Amino acid sequence: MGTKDQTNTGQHDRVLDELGTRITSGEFPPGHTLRIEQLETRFTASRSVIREAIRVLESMGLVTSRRRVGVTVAPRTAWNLFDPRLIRWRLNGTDRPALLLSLGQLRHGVEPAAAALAAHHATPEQCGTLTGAVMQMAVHGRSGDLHAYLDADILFHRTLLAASGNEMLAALADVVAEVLKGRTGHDLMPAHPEPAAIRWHAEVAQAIQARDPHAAERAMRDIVDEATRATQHPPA
Amino acid sequence: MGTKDQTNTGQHDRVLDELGTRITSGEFPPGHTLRIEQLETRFTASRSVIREAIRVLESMGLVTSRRRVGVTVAPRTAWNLFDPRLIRWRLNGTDRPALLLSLGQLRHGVEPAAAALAAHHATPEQCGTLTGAVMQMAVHGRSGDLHAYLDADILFHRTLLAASGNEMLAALADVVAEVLKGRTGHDLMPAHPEPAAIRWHAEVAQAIQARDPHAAERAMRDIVDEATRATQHPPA
DNA sequence: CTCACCCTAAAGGTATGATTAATTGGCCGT
DNA sequence: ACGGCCAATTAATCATACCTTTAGGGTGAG
Repeated sequence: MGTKDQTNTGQHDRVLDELGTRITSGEFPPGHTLRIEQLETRFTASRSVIREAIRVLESMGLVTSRRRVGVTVAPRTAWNLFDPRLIRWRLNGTDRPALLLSLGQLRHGVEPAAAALAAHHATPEQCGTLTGAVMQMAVHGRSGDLHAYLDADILFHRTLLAASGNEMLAALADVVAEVLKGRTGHDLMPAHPEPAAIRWHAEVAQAIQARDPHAAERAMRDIVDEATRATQHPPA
Repeated sequence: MGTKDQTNTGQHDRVLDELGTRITSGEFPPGHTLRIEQLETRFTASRSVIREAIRVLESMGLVTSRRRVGVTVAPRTAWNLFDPRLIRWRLNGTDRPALLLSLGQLRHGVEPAAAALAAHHATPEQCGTLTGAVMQMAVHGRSGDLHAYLDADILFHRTLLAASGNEMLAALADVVAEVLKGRTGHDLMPAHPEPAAIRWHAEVAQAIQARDPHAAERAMRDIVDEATRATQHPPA
């Protein structure tokens, strides 16, 4: 004891965030080994707290813990890159551009497939949400309100992934949302969004309502490809 | 040695596996709350062990822990479905068919895209590994050694995903491997694998070596579609 | 009768002592 | 002189005692 905590609840989360950030940023490179006693003093926390954080990092594949050796930072190939916490740490770090490219290519594969499935499984409510989101995008795209545009864009993609009826695809909604947010937040968007993008969104919504999987898939592919292209070649 | 060592020396992993299985199987349904003291006696383990397991489950989104109330099982929408451990638990549970369908649809989107990227980025070593894996599949497919066939199949897909040059796609290798293992381990494979599957694998390897993204993508799509179809209509 | 405040105990969170396993280095046998 | 085996050391792992928070009921004033 002795040290007064400035944060009442969340010793564990504090240490976990700190460690995760240090590791993903490269301050603790793969192969480097840490001793838990050293971490106790570094973060002024007890072994329980450190150990629980280490256990979580281990479950993410970030580190491996071996007796008599210490906690070793694992090679990047062992990392569980789909963990939302890990994605957040990396989006705040230096390899943000590379990560956005990787996520764009992932979307290229996933979202058209989800659109095709949604053409089969979407409920009337979901169709309504999709068309509503497109209208919001059109309105705020013309007025230049990028924040409202972003919200509608996120709603559109989240609804579409949920409408696929596939829980794994639906689970990717948070990842896609992070990508969209990252694009707007780092000035990778023009002052007025590409009119073609809005048109493609409308095409997807229409195709899904018309139960046309092929058209939905193709239009969605156009959306994602344009988005990835725009991310790689910023307008500014 | 087919499956990864699950019997690692450690109380922690045992408790984690037990709890994860119970939760995913529905024995502890969402909304149900557990007390740590109760779990201590149930698993004859100490508080630290239980707590560390709980912390890992919490990081997977399976449970939330609140003071004075206990550990509450989270709704399924909060679960981090891409965690390999969670996938393994669910593949051993009752909703295995539905999960295999979801994963098949995911592969349908992801693996063809990875094949197309691999046609651009694959190194000569990776091309060699791919063709080698195909040869192993042909040999063991004819001899009926399903275990060796499985290893070669996993190696093929893992190498292809790595060759895409995209870390997110490469990270899905464990997921795909779990699907393939699950298929063989639960007698969803015929005694001799589909000859067409082996031919398509060979086509993918050839197309990648020839730097033909479109052909690679199409052949890979054939592979995944056949695999999903086969898992939905078991031969037995 | 209702509401607000406080007070208690129940349960998770934290800190530290005890245990076990694995690496290192020295010693003995060949 | 070289290689394998044993023990001493070290750091993770396990166990337990203590602290902090908060749900939920009880009490008193309005």
